[in-house]
Amino acid sequence: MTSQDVILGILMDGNYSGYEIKHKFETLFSYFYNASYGTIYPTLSKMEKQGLITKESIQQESKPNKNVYTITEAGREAFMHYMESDLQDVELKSDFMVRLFFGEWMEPEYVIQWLEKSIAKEEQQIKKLSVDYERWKSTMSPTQEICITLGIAVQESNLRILVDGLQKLKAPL
Amino acid sequence: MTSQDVILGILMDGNYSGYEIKHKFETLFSYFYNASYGTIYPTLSKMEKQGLITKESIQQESKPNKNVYTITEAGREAFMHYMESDLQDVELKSDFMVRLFFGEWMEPEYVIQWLEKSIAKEEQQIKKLSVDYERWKSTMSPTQEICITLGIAVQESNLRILVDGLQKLKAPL
DNA sequence: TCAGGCATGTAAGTTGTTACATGATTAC
DNA sequence: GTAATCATGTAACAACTTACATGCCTGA
Repeated sequence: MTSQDVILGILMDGNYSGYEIKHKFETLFSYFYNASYGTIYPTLSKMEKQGLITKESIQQESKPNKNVYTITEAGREAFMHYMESDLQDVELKSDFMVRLFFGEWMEPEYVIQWLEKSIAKEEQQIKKLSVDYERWKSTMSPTQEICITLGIAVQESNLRILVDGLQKLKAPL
Repeated sequence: MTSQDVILGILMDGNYSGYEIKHKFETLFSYFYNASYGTIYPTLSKMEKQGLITKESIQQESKPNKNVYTITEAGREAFMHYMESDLQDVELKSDFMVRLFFGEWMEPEYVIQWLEKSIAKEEQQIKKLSVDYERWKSTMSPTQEICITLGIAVQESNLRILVDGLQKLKAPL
């Protein structure tokens, strides 16, 4: 799975600009995928050259013009090819867990601070995902709804585990 | 957080070879970090040149020689510098969640298959982590134990959520 | 007037993976 | 005999991030 596969998927049910794709990454996808503009724009150019998508420049009033991309038949085929390929493992790198693992070298206040920050982050993410869910619920496919509710459930359980962990850490102090 | 930071952390409480470091990544670290030999060996060379670690060649009977690395004072400083830097966000890319999000374009059997595979993977990971935990428990620092128990708790709750999700998906069939 | 949203793009650099190359030993 | 474990390393390539560059419009 590369950014190209995800972009193809997004263009499967509508035409979007690079800016709008980035917005999707930051809201609905935030829990399981992300890519920067430095990936999105060059990838869109490459995909256009390969004939997977076509570009249309849209004039807007009181806003900059935008390039809206439409998936082609070749693009749909490439997307289906990805969807039929073998499922890849999750890629996860958690700075928090790495630091916790090496926590013995630091004062306990550091460890507590890392936990508190992770908890705050998780709470913020849950709020954001819930708001996004309410906002787009009506236009989402059943699997998209499952995806978001799964994401919220995972984050809520992560939060509970972190809060428990923090309490246990603070107990002996 | 780069592989260098994690390798420094590993060398903080003992001397290890590249092969042994990879082994740690595949067992205790498997839930929150990983790196290939193609990263580990060049990184160790680079770190030696920078004076963060020193190399010692160990002769072994009926096994190939190994290069065991020891952290230097400069290495310890670099490690502490990392530990005192700002906490970075989790990096997560889930092929499973991406596919689930786009599941509307596939036959339901595919979605069910992805869920089943993810469940199997999760179960296998929990088993592996539990075995590793039992095996190294006695030599682990308190924060290392917290780290592993947190990891197991997160994976067990993820598993429950996936199993629930699968049942709900199968229900209308 | 100034921050934030809208909008696109490039260049340099970082980081990492995969595949290749090698080879002895051990347990089944 | 054959698969797994132990052990190190490189080269080619892939993928992505960060920082830079630009500029208009809107609302507080």
